Amino acid sequence: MALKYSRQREVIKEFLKTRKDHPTADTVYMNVREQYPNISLGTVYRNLTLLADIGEIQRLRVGDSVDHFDADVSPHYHFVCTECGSVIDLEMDSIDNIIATAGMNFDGKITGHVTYFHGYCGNCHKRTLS
Amino acid sequence: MALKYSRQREVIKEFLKTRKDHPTADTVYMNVREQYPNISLGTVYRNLTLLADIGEIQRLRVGDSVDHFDADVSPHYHFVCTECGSVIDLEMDSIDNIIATAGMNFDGKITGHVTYFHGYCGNCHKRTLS
DNA sequence: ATAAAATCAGTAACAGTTACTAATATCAAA
DNA sequence: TTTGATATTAGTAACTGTTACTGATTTTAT
Repeated sequence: MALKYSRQREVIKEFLKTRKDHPTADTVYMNVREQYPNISLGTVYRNLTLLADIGEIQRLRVGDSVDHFDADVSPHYHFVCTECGSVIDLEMDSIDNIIATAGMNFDGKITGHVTYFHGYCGNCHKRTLS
Repeated sequence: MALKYSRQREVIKEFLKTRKDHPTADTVYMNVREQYPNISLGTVYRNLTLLADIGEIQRLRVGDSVDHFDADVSPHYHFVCTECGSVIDLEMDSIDNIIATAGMNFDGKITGHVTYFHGYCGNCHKRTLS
């Protein structure tokens, strides 16, 4: 199962790099199709999964029952707007120390955590004030 | 849309109270069916959603693409075992202060966060050591 | 060039969940 | 205590996001 080059995989990865809004598989499909009209949705799913497995992209699960994908694999946190559903990068200090807090009274081994924040994004916040 | 009593809803809620392992809708269905043989899976889903909406139970999304449900609506955190998939309550201090950390450089309004931890549960940890 | 194997497009299947329907249960008011 | 409006139900069909299967096509080492 050595990896072979695939134009489709490359296009998918390149597209993801141009986006900071963490698109879903379907969004990737619709956009990539403009450059590559007869790509298959299955190919998009397969390659997103593969890329995530080898660590070149990140799969995001933010509770809306759709997977989002992120070309930025550096550790960072996300915000999800409860109004418009947009997923936004947060610039914040690491909170990895919460793992220690969580492990205090736990008899297993905690290796990581998933955290995302929610509320009103900048736009929706402004809108609800007016 | 005033709420009317429903035996089925009551049974579902009571069953959930007896469990600390955060069962899925399907698990609820299979168990409740023993006391209430011809309850419908749709009824289970509808009532779990309703109970969650009115705040009597909690819907848990821990990244395994299946919803879990918890009769304990007090704020607390969960651990998910990457080996066996079990979902376990954590006894730990509040980490709500991370909201302030997250809001430092954010122009919207953060109202809450979702956090769960993962790793090896007590049993699986022991097993991997031997 | 060849050939083994990874990848593909297209499509069917799958899992979890939600929506629809006609029948039934609840419950306030007569 | 009947009535009647309406919430709820069982059963099932439909929907959504995702994965698996197929035979055809690409890639790539030899």
